[in-house]
Amino acid sequence: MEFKSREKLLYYARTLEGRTINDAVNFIPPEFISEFTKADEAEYKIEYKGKGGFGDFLEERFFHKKNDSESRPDFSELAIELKASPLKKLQDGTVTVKERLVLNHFRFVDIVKESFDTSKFVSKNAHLLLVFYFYMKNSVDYGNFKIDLVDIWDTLLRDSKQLEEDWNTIVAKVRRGEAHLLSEGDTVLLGACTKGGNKEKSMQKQPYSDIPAPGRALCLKSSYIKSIYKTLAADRENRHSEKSLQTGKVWKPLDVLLHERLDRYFGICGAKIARITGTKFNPKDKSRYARLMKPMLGLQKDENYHEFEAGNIQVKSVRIEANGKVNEAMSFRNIYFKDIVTEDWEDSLFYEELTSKFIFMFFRKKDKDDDDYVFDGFVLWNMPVADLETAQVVWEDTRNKIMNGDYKHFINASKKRIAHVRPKGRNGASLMETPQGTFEKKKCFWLNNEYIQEIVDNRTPFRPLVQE
DNA sequence: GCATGATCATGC
DNA sequence: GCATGATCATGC
Repeated sequence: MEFKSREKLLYYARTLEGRTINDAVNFIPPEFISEFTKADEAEYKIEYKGKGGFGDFLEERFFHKKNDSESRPDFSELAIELKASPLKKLQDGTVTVKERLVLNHFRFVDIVKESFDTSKFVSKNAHLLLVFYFYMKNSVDYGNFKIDLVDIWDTLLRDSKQLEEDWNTIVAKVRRGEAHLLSEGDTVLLGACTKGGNKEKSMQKQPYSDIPAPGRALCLKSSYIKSIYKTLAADRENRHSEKSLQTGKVWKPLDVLLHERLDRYFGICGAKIARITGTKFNPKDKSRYARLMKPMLGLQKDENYHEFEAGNIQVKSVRIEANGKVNEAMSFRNIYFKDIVTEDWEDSLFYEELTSKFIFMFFRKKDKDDDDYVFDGFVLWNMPVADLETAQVVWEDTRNKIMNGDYKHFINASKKRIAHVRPKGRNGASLMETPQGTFEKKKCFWLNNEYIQEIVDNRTPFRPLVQE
C-alpha cells in the first residue's frame, strides 16, 4: 500500500489508536479500502514470531507491506520508516516504553566507509512512524495487542546535532579498532547495542583490529525513546490546537555549554551560590548541594535542557573532603521488587541509569574546619564497559535473590564490586511490596564511594575556559 | 575507621 | 504521600 502524503499515512495509521489491529481493520476510512487487494493477502506470512513478531504482523496485516529488510525506508515514497515500540505499565500505573528502539543492524567494515550525511542511519531513519503498543508477555496473538499511540517523529529535525555527534562517536571508535569496546554509555541519544543473544555466534570481524567484536545495531537509547513517547503523549492532548513553533535554539556541544554556565561558580561556596541564584540553602537539607545544580545550570525548576532530559543525562553532586576523600556512596532510584524480576539486565532501570552520560559536579571542603563546600568543577563521564559488566553481576545477583525471596543477603559495599545494595527510604517503616506478596524495606543500588573516589582521583584539574 | 542501616528536607 | 538525592549515626 502506498500513500500520497504523510498526512494521509498518519490519518490511516491513527485508525490503530486505542484499538487492536483486529479491531482497526473494521474502522478503516472507506477511501483507503480499495488501496489493497486480496492478492496482497495471499502473500502474507502465516506465522509471526520472535522479537519482531508484532512489527511484522503490523506491517503486513495493517499496512499491507511485505516484510523486507531493505535499506530503504518502509514508506520509501515519503521517506518514512515504520517502527513498533512496546509499552509497559509500572507498578504505580505509569505507562512507559519497555525497551530501546532497535534500528538497523550494521557491519563494522561498512559503516567506517560512511559519513553521517551519507549514512544508512540517516537515509532510513530520518522520519519514523511510531506505533506504541501494549506488549503481552509470552503471547503471539499480535492482532489483539492494544495500540496506545501513533505519530510521526522527525528524528533529524529534532535532534540532528546530538545524533550526529553520537553517530560520529560510534564510528570513530570502530575506526580506532575499538569496536569490541563499544558501549551504550558512550553516547547520549543514539546507541550501539549488541545484536543476537548468543554472543559467540554474533562475533564479527572489525576492519582496524584483529579482535572479534559482538555484532551491533544502532538504536534509540531507552531513555530517548521514553522521552519521545512522553513528548508525543503530551502532544496528543492538544492535537487539535495550534502546534508550537520550533524555538530554533542554537545547539552547542555539552562540555562547551557546561563551561559557559558553570565556570562562574568555580571556587565559590554553597551558601554564596545559593544567594547568587536565589535558592534555598538549609544546612539541615542533605540534598542542599544537589539542589544548587539546576539553578547553576540555568534551569527553571520544571525545565529540562532538552539533551539532559532526552539523553537521560544524570547530574550528580559529589562532596570531596578537605583530605581529598569521598566519604559517601552514590544512590540511584529505588528497586521496584515486583518490576525487577520481570526485567533483563539490558531493559533494567539500573542499566539505563548506568549507561547514561554523567555530569559529576564536585563540591570540595577547603579546610577541615569549614562547614561549607566550594564548587570544584565538573566532569562528563560514562561508565567503561568492563565496569558495566561488573555492575551486571551485582544486578543479576540482586534480581535472583529477590526472585527467591531472599532480602537479607544482597551484595554489600565490602564486596568491592563497584556497586552495592542498601536501604533507601523515609525511615524503617518505608516498605515496598515484593513479588512474594510480602513487604520489605525499600532499597536501591549504590555506587561504592571507593569507585567515585577513583573518578575523583583520575580527573584532570578543572580549568575554567577562557571567555573571549 | 568505615561499612551498614537509618533517616532527612524538599518538591511535585 | 512518596520519590529524589542525598548525609547521618551507629556499632563492629
